[in-house]
Amino acid sequence: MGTPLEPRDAQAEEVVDRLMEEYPDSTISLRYSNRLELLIAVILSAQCTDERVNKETEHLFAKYDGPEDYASVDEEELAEDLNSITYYNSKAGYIKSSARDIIEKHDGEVPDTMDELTELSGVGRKTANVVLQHGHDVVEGIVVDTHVQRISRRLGLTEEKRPEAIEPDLMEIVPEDVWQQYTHLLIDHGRATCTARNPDCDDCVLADICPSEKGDSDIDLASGEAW
DNA sequence: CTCCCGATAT
DNA sequence: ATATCAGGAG
Repeated sequence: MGTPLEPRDAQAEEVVDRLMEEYPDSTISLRYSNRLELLIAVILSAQCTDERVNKETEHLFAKYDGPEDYASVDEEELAEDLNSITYYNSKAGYIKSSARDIIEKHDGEVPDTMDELTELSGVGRKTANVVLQHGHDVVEGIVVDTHVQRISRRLGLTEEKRPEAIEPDLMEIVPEDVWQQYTHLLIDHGRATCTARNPDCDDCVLADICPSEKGDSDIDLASGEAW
C-alpha cells in the first residue's frame, strides 16, 4: 500500500514519461574521451552552447593531453585557444588552476566527490554533478542548469528560483532512478520546443498539463518569469 | 549583487 | 539591437 501521489509527484512522473517518449535517446551532448576532458568541457559550457564547446574542444583536446599540459601552458595562450567561447579569460584561469590542483592534490586524477570537485576553480554544484554522473557513475543529485531551472518552473514542478533550492525540491518529486534522465530530457525539450524566448507551445507534448501554456491565464506572468 | 563575453537566433 | 547559451567567482 503506497501513499497516494501528491499532485507534484504525479506531474513529475507524467512529464518524464512523455518526454522519454519524445526524446528516447536523450543524453549528454558534450564530447569527451576521458574524465579530464569531461571536466573541461563542462567548465567551458557555462553560458555557452554545447555545439560551440564541441567545436572548440575538438582542437583543444588534440593540442592538450593530460593535466600537465593545461597546468604548464601560458594562461594567455590557453585563453587564445578558447577565444570563441564565452568568458574565455575566466575559463582559461579556471582550467589552469583546476589542472594544477588535480596534479598536486589529487594525484593527477579528477576527484570523485562533491566536496573535492567543488573546491576546484570554476566548478560549482552543477558542473560537479555532471562530472559525478557521467565521469564516475555517481548520481547524488539533479543537475540544474538554465533549461532545468526554466522548464521546471514553467511546468509548476517547483516555485523556487535559485538552482541550489530547486535541486532538493526536485529530488523530492522526481523518482531517483530517473534523476540523470530528467536533466537530459528537459535540456532537449528546452532546445527544441520550450525555448527561453519564444516557446512553441502549439507543438509541445506537455501543453495540456503545463500551467504556463499560452492561452491559460492562471499562472503565466506570475513571479517574474518572462512569459 | 556584478562581472565575465563571443556566437547565434530573433 | 537584444536575448540567450548545460554558471561560477568575487
